[in-house]
Amino acid sequence: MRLSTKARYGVRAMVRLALSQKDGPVQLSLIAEKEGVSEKYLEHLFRHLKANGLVLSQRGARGGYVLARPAEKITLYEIVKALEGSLAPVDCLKQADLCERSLFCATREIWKGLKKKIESYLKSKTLSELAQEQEEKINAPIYHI
Amino acid sequence: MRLSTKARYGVRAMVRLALSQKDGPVQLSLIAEKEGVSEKYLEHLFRHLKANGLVLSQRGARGGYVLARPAEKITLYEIVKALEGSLAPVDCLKQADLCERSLFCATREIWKGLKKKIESYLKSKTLSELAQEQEEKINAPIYHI
DNA sequence: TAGTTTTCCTCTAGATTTAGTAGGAATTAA
DNA sequence: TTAATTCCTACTAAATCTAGAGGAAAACTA
Ligand code: FES
Ligand code: FES
Repeated sequence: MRLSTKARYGVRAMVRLALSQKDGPVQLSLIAEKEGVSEKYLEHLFRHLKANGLVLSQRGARGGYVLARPAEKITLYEIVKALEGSLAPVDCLKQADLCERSLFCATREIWKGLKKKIESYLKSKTLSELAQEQEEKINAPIYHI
Repeated sequence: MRLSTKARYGVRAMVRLALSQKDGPVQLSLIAEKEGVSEKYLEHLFRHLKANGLVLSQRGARGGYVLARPAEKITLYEIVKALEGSLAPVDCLKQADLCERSLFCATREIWKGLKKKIESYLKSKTLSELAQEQEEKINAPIYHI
């Protein structure tokens, strides 16, 4: 039940992008430095993000990435799905023939319900909410001594 | 975000056990045959199930497994957790130092919320509910021609 | 007691997925 | 033209998953 680091880093990168894009396109090198991830790895993530219509890119000098939509219109669900592929706990949800006797399998209904819960939670969270919370954390951190 | 086959088969095996244990301990060979899983693989699963106090075992001839508690008192959460280890979407929930700057990471709160959603859903489903639904599926199947 | 059944334990191994890295081509701004 | 930056393809090392082999230990049966 674990998310890949793609999703983990990808969401963080999107938050960073939301916070940084006021002055035009953001370079991966900047995000890489701020998040402590290699630029090469970010390239992979942003390929998926772009392919799923979440970011726009500008090549060449002074290029970079910007959000394809306002952050309020981007949900966590879209980001995670773009990076993770699918949120189904079991493959037989999409492809029923992966389990023989799937028509008579009661557990399949459970996994279907679980998938719905996960999706509805992630759909309820927008990137702008997350970006705002992140900003508050930076400005008013709680120090644990 | 996928469950391992351990969890998938394990839950099915527990349902089968709940349905079959009226006449005493159930042998793995029976479950293996009914569920189309190798007996050797089931041994692994039941080791975890037993270690987590979900089943009791009886060795030797006419031995087998029974539920450690009535099926109404066993939740899906317990079964999945026994087999999967943890339901946390990211490791830094348990071990904060896996991510540097985790104190200032807004996404961590999101994953914490997601974990809660997953757990509360699985806690709301008992093995007896599932076993009953499975029985109904067998008795009144819908045939897709 | 001897024989059979069944769980229990350790070890091994192939397959798959994950998490990156390398190297360079294409594009754009200055 | 030069420098910056995304884009593309391929590759690889490591981790994890999914088992399977072989036999020890326990308990029932006769
Ligand atoms: S149909 Fe896939 S687990 Fe039952
Ligand atoms: S603290 Fe682990 S993802 Fe942010």
